[in-house]
Amino acid sequence: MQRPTWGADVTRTAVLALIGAQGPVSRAELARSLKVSAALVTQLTRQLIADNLLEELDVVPSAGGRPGRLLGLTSSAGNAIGVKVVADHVALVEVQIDGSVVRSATEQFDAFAPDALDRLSRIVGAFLAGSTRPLLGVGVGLPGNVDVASQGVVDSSQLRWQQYPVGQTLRRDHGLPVLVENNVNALTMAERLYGEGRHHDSFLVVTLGTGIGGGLVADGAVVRGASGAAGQIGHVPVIPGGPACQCGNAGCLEALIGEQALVATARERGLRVGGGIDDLRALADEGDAAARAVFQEAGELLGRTLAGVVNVLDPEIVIFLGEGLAAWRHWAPGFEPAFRSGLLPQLRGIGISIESWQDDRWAQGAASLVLATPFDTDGRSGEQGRLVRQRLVDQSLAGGRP
Amino acid sequence: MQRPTWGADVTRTAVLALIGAQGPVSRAELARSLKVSAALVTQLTRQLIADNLLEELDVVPSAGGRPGRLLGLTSSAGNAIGVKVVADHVALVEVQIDGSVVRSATEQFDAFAPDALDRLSRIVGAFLAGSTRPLLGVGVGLPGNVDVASQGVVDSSQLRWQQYPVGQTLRRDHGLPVLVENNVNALTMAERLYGEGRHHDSFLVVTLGTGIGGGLVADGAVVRGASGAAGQIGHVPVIPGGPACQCGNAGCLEALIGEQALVATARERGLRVGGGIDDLRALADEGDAAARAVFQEAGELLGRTLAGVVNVLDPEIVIFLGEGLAAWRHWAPGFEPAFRSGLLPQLRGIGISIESWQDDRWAQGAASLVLATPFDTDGRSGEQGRLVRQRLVDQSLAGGRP
DNA sequence: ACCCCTTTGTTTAGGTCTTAAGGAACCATA
DNA sequence: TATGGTTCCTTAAGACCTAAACAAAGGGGT
Repeated sequence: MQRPTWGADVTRTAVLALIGAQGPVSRAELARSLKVSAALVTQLTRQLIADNLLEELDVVPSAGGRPGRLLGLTSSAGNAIGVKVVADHVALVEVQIDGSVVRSATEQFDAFAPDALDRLSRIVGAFLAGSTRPLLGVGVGLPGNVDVASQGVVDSSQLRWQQYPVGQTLRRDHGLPVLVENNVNALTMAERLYGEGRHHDSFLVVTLGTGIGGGLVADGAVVRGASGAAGQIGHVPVIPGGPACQCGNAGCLEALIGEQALVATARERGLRVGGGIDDLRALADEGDAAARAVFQEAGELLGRTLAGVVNVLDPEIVIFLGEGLAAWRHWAPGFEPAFRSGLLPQLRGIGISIESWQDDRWAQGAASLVLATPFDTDGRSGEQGRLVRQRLVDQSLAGGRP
Repeated sequence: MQRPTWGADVTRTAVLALIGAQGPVSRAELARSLKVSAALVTQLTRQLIADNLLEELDVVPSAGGRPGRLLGLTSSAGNAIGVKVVADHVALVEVQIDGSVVRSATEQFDAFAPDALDRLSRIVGAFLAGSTRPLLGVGVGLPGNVDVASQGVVDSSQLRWQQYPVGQTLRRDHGLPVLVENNVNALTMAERLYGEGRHHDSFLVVTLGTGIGGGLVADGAVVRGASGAAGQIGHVPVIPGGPACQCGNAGCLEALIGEQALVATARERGLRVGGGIDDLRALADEGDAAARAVFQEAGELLGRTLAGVVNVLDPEIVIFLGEGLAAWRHWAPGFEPAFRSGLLPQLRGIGISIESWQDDRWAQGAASLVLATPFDTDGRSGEQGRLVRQRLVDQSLAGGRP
């Protein structure tokens, strides 16, 4: 029952992530930022220093009391690969142990092809070959349901995959630990480790892209739900008997304000949006009132629905992510009033964070599966976690002192 | 970060609760039921036996292997008082350490009176005087926001209380530990400990009564949310610009299918429901089609809204509780299809549990605040928890061997 | 009788985290 | 100079939990 959620042992990874993101930091600062006792930081950093992942650096000028000793990353231990799979392409990144991206690529892909899995494996293999550093493992994020991250058997209606042994195949072909997860869960994990979510113990992640996704963090841990499907904000029923949704139901939020729905609405209203959502955004950018109205109405719907979710979950903050944010300024006029007015009065002050979006973010999320794993000592990520750990130790011993 | 949620240490209490509810049980059975390692059960039961709360009984006939030793409650250690406060009355119960109710009472009350708090205290005092057993403490459940259970400062629009020092007052007057919580959270805790929720690690509690309430349990712990307000299912916005709700917003679920709303709707349709919801239910029971339609439509709305919540949270099961369940068979025809059809296909098999309702259930929930507390050794319930613990130890030492 | 199997329960070692208490290093001011 | 206040960090003790190994107590088949 102790921290039974998916989410590995966030704390040690969070130490590395914080140092990676903010540069060298003192132990005291670490304890404050991570909302963890100073004693624990002492213990963890001792281990990390012993493992050659951290090193003591300068002393900080002192601010009234004893000066702190800065801790910095050695960051020579190994990188991780993140893979994002969607229907028509694959994005890959190589990240350092602190979560920063050092290399990325995008490859065409056809998920519907009969040999999709083999092709995916080849694409991953080619990317792996380009790495100059020792690798800890591969994280894969994709739209769909994953049994358990450590196994990696995938069901995805979006990719038309049924019981695809993604994890097994990649492991076999490349001899690296492989962790597979739903893409939004992976992204939520990354957000918790490296993003705005670092500063909050419970938050809601909303992704605006082709679809509408959501991730939940409560008490510091990613909530997977009973069947690993928590967070499906896009499939909250909004309009009874509304347009059909991919999921098989009708009137889901996603069926109303997903990319396709927006474009369809625009087309109905006589707008020229042959090129899809980008055209619609371009029109709105140019000041086209009808285009703006499409976004604004979508914003209202999103705001009202999200208000309900927030009323139920009472998170500290809501974080928006995704490609769709490029048009956020057109959503906002509809979203803000609808959202605030739907919130319970005492929640009305809740913060929202629109994170700037880089396209490799999804893949970075996948990589964080690997980066979170080495420290999951309870084996919640199973055999694959043990392997990642093994590789990490090997390499920090080998690469540390010559 | 270790089990940071509200919710005390469920495990030890759960041991007592299970034994209380199911009678004597072997250690191995405990471990299985509570999904906890056998080693832990050994440790916990050793402590509980040492504390004179449990005792070893007979041996079970054996089923192929070594026979188990049954553990039973001594249940002489002390009782707890649960108090449920609503606008016009107060319900009180005395429960044993296993959660079973031994005594109950209901008193008239006027929460709007200027001296409401003193009167509440007198009511509690009179009930306390009727107890023949040593008491561990008092738990209070009420509709509204509570800062922290251990402090007990209450804001409640429903009771028109602002910053009422409920905990402090009762403590001062009666010299007992007092824990105060939102009523639905308290009920959810009781459900987790003594109800259907024992068997599930994540579930949703929905209360149907004057209002519509909700409680969340994820990974075994009650989710309070960032500001202690999680679970407000009743205030999910459903119809934009709909009828005004107590909370200040418009079109909330509760404003549409709360008791008052149902009665109002019935009245609009010419039904004679002067006596309120009971009349409406009586009509429906008699077969009045219009009355049934009111319930059925409400069921549809509830079903659709709840489907959204379930899609987002992915709980194992949904548990319904509350006075309103008396009319459930009239809700069900509307609820079931709307609920199932709003669920994501893979969640469609989710279980729902309609728990039979006893009116002292709310108060029992409040009492479970106290019963959960003695084992909250990390002091999450603060000073009051320490006091309850103290009393428990004192009495098990004093009352144990004569 | 004997041996193997199953189930129950305990021990041990270990990991994660916390509070409490105190030592270490620096500042300011009397 | 020394005295106290800060801030940083560590030590020590202990709660909660688990996996693994083992001990204990019964079957049943040969």
